[in-house]
Amino acid sequence: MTSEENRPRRVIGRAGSYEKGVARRQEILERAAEVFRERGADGTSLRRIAAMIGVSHAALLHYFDSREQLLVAVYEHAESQRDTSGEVADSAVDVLVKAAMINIGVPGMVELYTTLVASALAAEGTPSNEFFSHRFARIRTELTERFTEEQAAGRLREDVEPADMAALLIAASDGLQIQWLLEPSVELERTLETFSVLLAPTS
Amino acid sequence: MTSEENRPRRVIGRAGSYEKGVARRQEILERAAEVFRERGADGTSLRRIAAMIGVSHAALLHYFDSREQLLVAVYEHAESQRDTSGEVADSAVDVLVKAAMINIGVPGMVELYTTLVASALAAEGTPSNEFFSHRFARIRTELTERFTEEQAAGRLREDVEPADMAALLIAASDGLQIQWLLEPSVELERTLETFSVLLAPTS
DNA sequence: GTCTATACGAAGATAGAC
DNA sequence: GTCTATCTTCGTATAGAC
Repeated sequence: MTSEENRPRRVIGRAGSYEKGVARRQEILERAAEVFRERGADGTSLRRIAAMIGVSHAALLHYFDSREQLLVAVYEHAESQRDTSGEVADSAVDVLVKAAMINIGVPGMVELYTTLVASALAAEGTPSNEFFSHRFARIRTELTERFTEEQAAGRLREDVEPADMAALLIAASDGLQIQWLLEPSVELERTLETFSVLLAPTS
Repeated sequence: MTSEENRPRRVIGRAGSYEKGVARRQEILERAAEVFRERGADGTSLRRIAAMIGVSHAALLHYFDSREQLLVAVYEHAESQRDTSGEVADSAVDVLVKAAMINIGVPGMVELYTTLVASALAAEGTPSNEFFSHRFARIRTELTERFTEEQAAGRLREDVEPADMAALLIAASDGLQIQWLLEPSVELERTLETFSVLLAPTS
């Protein structure tokens, strides 16, 4: 639920190096994202997405091996779009807070995320498993580096492990978004920001 | 993913006040839980569970209104069993750490939990939505009370909101269990316990 | 109350024609 | 590259036996 980098993208699904295929692929991802925004990840079948684009559901499977792969691609695409790729000046906590606030503003995003994480837990080697294993690992690494720097700069307390705090912060952000969706009285932003207080150096 | 109380249980699904029905209902829940342990929440259709018990899949719908309701009941049943209902002496953090460690030891449990949370996000009024909304609210309340007590006793720093910390701790526990399943090198226990350090009074 | 049999519609996936 | 047709499995609903 956080940042994506702007290096050459690893494409999920068939390459589709030809112009029409590439354009079609983009269109599918964007129309599919629309369907999710309006109807959630549940009522969103291949057939429904296909109907909304005006093709048969089999056509979608020409670009993606399976429904799951399409869902992962949609999530990745949506995430990569809405992300100014993290002002370097911000603290680790601030980066996550901003990402979370944007995230809960997009209807269906947390639901899609949670759905895919659930299927990632089901079996190894599946598209969602591969994607989220790598995603978690990458974000943990990024945050660990930030925390390590902050510790060196005296902006983070010394008695915690940067790697542990990275995993903890991601977990807290993910979990709080879910709780907020189920009960908006949960103070997502304030709570996440409290993390800064907890992590402040013990002077 | 935490504690359940031992008050008279609210039964999900039909009451089944007759002896045979009650026993059957129990058997269904336990056999269904087995299927989840072995095959995960994905390949687990009503028909498969029914076949494993030796009944028709329609029979399951005599006890539960829908597949989703059955899943919720299975989760609730499994959770209520493995839970000595939280040594009162423990700190709030310790309670969650213990629950989390037990949880990740049961195959399929986190997957079932995450699957149901995902469907809880999909629509209001569904069985999973009702269950998890109440569950989160209940656990937050329990933890908030504990934190408030700890603050009064001088065992918790003063500059945080007990209610915020309750939501944060639950979120961290849920999220870390997921990350641990995808990457066991994530130090679930140590990381969660670090929370105690973060929350210690600023002396 | 408990359960089987059966039917329906929707879903993901595949094969093969164009 | 896209379609139609088809297969299998699924959740759900109903009718009716015991």
